[in-house]
Amino acid sequence: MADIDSESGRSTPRKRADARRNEATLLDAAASAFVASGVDAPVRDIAARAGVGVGTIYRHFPTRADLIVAVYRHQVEACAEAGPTLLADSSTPHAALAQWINLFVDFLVTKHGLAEALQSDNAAFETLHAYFLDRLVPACAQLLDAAAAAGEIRPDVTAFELLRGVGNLCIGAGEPRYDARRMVEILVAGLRQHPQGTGPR
Amino acid sequence: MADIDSESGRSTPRKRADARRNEATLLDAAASAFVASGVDAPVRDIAARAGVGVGTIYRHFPTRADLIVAVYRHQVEACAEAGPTLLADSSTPHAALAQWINLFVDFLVTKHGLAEALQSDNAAFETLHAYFLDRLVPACAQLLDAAAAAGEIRPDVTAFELLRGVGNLCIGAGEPRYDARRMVEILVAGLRQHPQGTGPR
DNA sequence: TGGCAAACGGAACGCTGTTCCGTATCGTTC
DNA sequence: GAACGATACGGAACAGCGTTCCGTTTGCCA
Repeated sequence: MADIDSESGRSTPRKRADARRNEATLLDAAASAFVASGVDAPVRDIAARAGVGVGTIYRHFPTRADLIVAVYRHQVEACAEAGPTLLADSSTPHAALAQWINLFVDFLVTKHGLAEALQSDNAAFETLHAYFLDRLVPACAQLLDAAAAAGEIRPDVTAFELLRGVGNLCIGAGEPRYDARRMVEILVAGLRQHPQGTGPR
Repeated sequence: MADIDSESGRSTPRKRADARRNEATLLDAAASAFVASGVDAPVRDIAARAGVGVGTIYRHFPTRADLIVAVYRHQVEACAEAGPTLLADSSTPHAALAQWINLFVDFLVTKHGLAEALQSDNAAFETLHAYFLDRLVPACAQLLDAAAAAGEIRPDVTAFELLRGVGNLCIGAGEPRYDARRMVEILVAGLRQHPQGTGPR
């Protein structure tokens, strides 16, 4: 853990030049392999694209999850950080929540196989799981809590559950007769609590 | 008449006794392997449980989907046939739809890995896909159409889409913090169209 | 320039699904 | 009941995957 250099680099003696070069090359290769074959692209393919041996991949990214996280880190961060902004700018918390979920869905839907990987119980994806939850659950929870506090949605759904449900609905997006976005829209609509009798005070 | 063979058996010259015995043994073995390791249980495991060679499995069930369909056929049929009954017995079409979906979810949730397999784009599962859709889409469509005709739900969702969405939400059921049944409940709630001029928006 | 730690490459291993063919068994016919 | 052809069986063999491991190369610093 915490051995990401290029930043503080305090006690870490800085990696060798070829190692840093290879890491960058691998990220590019992985990104293009993911686009071409999904996030399950064979390790050998990625290695070949990068012009390195498979051992080099495992040295830099011990599990596939590490590689996926590294490739998509920026986008996940952006999604997480969009939460507070949306909450501040939207007319209602529920609108902010819906917009934020749209961001998340747009991200997932364009990454072939990522939604599947996110729900996989394969041990290789544990880190992926952990990272996504770590970054996105708090963001989602903030929006969810705000909407619940405003009485707009039923209060018994956790951010974890909602993210997982949305992620699940994104599996198979891109197939002809299945519109993941609409399904998520319906799920979010189902969250609403219609004020009748016991309304927000 | 006097059709000893349980199959249609018209031009088919009836299989050898050992073949029929092995097929039954394999179904049992597969069923128990599926319970123990999910529907992805290794072919060799199933063969070992049945006490046969792997070749025998492939002769009887050319693809994994064929085996899965054979194991769960009865339950899928029961689910499909429950549709009209529920529609006749329930107070509203939407109630019938909700109950029917509950049946489907109960079925899926208790089959380790089945929901995942159903959404897999792996060619080996194409038959599985086809069978489930063939049996369940019409049943679902009947309920969906009735509810739509009654104005209870939004009319722009297809049975295919709904089934797929529900199936997706069942992925990962059984994990500690994710309640697939509740997510499906929310999705079904989101289907409702509230008769008061301005729907949820 | 010498030396060594870091990094590399890819052969090798284990676990999958899948195919293939020599062998065994069944059912029929004489 | 013996013989024979068709059917079915078993498991070795192959291919594709992830993962490990170690002999070799390379960058860095003294």
